[in-house]
Amino acid sequence: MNRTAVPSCDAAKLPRYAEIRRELEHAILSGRWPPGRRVPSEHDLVAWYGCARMTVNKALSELAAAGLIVRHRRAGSFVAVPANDQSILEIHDIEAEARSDGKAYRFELLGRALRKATRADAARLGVKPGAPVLALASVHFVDGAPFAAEDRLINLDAVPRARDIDFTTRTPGGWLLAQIPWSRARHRISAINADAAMARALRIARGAACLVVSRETWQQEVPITQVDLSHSGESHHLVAHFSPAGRRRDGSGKHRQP
Amino acid sequence: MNRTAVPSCDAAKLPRYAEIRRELEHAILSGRWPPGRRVPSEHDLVAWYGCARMTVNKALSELAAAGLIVRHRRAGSFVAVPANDQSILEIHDIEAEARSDGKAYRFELLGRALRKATRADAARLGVKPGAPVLALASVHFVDGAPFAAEDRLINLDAVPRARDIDFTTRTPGGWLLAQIPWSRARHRISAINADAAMARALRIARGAACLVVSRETWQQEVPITQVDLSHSGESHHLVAHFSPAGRRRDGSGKHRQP
DNA sequence: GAGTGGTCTAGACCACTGA
DNA sequence: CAGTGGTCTAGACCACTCA
Repeated sequence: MNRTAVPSCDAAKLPRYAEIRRELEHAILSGRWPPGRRVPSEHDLVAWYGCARMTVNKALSELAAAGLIVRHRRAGSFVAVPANDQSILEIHDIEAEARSDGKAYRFELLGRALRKATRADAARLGVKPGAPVLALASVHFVDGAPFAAEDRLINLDAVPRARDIDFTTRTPGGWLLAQIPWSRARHRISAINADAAMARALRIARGAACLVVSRETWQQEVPITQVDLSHSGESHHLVAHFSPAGRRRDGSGKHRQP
Repeated sequence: MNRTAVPSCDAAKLPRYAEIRRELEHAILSGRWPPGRRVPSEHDLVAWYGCARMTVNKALSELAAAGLIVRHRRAGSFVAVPANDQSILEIHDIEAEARSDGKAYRFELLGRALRKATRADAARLGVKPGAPVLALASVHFVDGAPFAAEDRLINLDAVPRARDIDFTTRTPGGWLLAQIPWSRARHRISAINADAAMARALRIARGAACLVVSRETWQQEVPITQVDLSHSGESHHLVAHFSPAGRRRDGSGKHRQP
């Protein structure tokens, strides 16, 4: 009926279902609908948008496929609790993995600095030099042994509350994850030889191979945090499963047909 | 109408669209429908399966989302050409990346062995000891400098043609990719200190940190190949982009709602 | 022009499960 | 029981593009 209805905001050429998906997505990623919050039922959305149920179903199905919501018959749809950060890549999630294996987990904050972003900070985090950042250095221990060294920057313009959090009791990663739903992350994985400081922190030999996972996280194009996690190479590896083509990524639309 | 129609083979409880998707998927992954081959139109499939167009549309849409087919109005649907192996993880694809950067690429086969799988081979590749395997060792050069050392096993029961291929002119990865559409891959990423042989192959110092990407590839649960790619740590890193939850993976259905 | 996919409709039945 | 999502139907109009 309302083919020409005004689409609430941006006059897009999006199909109806994509428009609906975008609006819900925004409500979720902006934090307006927190994890666990109930999403309106298909029936409600049909009434709200004035379209057929299959249309809202397609929008909701895509959100479910993207992992933003979970759906259950009779119970309804709910904003998903953010997946555990590292498990996305099926990277060993330090704390959760350790605890689920019945191992002891401990976290030690080595340093905390509140500062205006240096040029190096700005490059790492993707903010402008001078922007307020929180720098944290810490070590994760599993069963008493150092497991990973963490070096993190947090964009305080995006997460001002972080300024007042006591990160000696909560891991920055865990806190951020619970606070900020992220919409995009980039991992860079590399190998380095441990320098003196890292060797000391991880209690390994100088020069031992370390696996470094650098992660930048964004919420709607705003940088949230950047973290370097360095693991002793011999005690750690990352695992990832894939199917052909996976998700289409931004710059990789390489489809062709003859 | 034919709610009870016989589903061609396995008496599954799958919904109709999933059944259709599975059949098409099998035709593609088995190689029966080679890349570029035209997929029957929605109209044809509606006639064939005797269901509504939306149902086959859902099956085809999922295949397109999974990257197995590409679809174009008027032109029809086609089996996708297999995506470039490594670009899946946005790993630097050695040859393609080098060439697209205008750099020289060269490949050198160091060793080739046809043998019955040893116990170690069997564990690496996931076949039974004694199964025929082809072992290949090689080095990839970019701009004249060694870029990665490759150590590969190929399951000859799955890819008998590999026995007769001259891998001094074609890279095993490139050949396999063109031959065998894969349905699943697992990457293991770790860091090691270069041993003497690797230091020699990559022309780096003994003990230098190396990034090792181990990849196992399956076609419908049949192991195809296993490869260890070792890169000099300082010259290489992997990059991966993610959105929340990404694709649901086999063992990671950790969704919960309150 | 005609065939294709992209989207949408206005219904329908069913399975599941919380109240 | 009643509400929810999962699936399906039998149509429809449109945009695109090849012949």
